[in-house]
Amino acid sequence: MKNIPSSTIQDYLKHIYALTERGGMASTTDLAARLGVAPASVTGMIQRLATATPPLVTYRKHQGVTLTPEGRRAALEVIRHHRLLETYLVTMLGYSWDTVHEEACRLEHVISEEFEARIAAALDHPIRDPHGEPIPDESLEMPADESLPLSSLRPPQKAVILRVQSSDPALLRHLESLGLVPGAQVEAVAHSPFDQNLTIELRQTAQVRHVVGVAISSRIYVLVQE
Amino acid sequence: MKNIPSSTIQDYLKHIYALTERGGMASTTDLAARLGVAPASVTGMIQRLATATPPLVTYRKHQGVTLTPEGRRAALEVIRHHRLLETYLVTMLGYSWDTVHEEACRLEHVISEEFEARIAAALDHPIRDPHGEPIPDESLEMPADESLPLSSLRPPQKAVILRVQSSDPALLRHLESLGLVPGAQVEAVAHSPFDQNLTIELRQTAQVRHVVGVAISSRIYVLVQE
DNA sequence: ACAATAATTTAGGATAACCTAAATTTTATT
DNA sequence: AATAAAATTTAGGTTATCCTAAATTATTGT
Repeated sequence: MKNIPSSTIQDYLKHIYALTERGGMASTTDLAARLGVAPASVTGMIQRLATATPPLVTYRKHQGVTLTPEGRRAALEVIRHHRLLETYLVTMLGYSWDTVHEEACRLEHVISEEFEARIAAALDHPIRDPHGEPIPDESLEMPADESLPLSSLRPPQKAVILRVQSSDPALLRHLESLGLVPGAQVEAVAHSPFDQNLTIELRQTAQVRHVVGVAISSRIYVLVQE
Repeated sequence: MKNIPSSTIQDYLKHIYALTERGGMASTTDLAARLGVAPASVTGMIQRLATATPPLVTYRKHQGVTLTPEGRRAALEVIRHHRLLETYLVTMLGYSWDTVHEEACRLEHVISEEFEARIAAALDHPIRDPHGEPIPDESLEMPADESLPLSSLRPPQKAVILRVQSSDPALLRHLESLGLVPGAQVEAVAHSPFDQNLTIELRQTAQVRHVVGVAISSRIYVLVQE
């Protein structure tokens, strides 16, 4: 019953989860791009996952894939490992938030349930990782997340940054230098309907303004206030 | 130049190091037994390692293998990972000494040099792991070890246990229950030349005596006193 | 309805790491 | 020198994972 999926399969499931998190199906091309393999390889793997026992994905040709309950469980297990590890690396070992992803990606596949439990306890059972991503609890229940993309914020709305969805070290360092990190308070002061640029003003840090494009604003999730 | 060897190769090198640590060569059968594979598989792998660029082992048919300087470096790198990890798991995460081996065996192949450096620093650069095994330093220099097997102790010699060479959880738990752990002071009080049984008396712990066979005494290394 | 895009199939390969059984060769023992 | 033990070779096979190019099919947008 409890076959442990290979690291590669775990990666597939992780990415399918990310692509279907807010509903819908994951497409072959999107998956191929994320995984850095050819679309044909994705089709092949998806067919294996769909015909495995138990099936880990639901697959309809040309429609894309979603996770079955079993696939979802396996995905959440890896995601929990990954996010706990990132949190541990930053909190206990002094890593910076832009360097943890790679390390966590390698460790997530090999740590035991005991290791998971011990670092969770050492961190006092955190519910968000250093990027603000929610961490599923021991029974793989994902904490509620009401956040919306910053790109949907319009003047004069105010919001708090909840999560930053990126594993690119360069982007993360850039965001940090701008002060766009979880917890930061922002207010939309202008929006350009042509290029979708959004001008935001940071609270706290003495009225700093930034103009951000969709490449950035769509990766930052915020909690709109009042 | 710096091809990172696969996990399997790292395991081979680790075991060749252990078998040749005190001189001599490692035999195909011994390696096969340690690795849990068929002798034919070992022959095949050894030939690959010997003809790799750079060669990782020196191999003469029917004579066995030793490590080349490059192979030794690679072996010590994994061993440093393994022993630092064991130390970290016990000291920082509350693992018991009999459960760390398995976890360290999986992690040792995937941690980065940064991770290695950070846990080494967090532990204040330890030179022995929880079993007393020496940990190579950052430049892979192995600390000197003057220890001798407990099996060579004869009445009325006294000694301190330095290292316990075993990864078997059951044996480790047994030794712990007997008080035969690194730091314990022992005195040989009798030796049977027929079955090689050794009777030892533990200091400190109020005169406890144990009779140990070679299976145990050859795995415990001590520093003989006066 | 048609073209463009996306997805799939087909067919062939590659790599790393193992396995087996049987035959052979080398080395060590008596 | 003969035998036993250890090691090697040979000749097959497996599994998991990935790749390519070319042809085909399905879906979507206009």
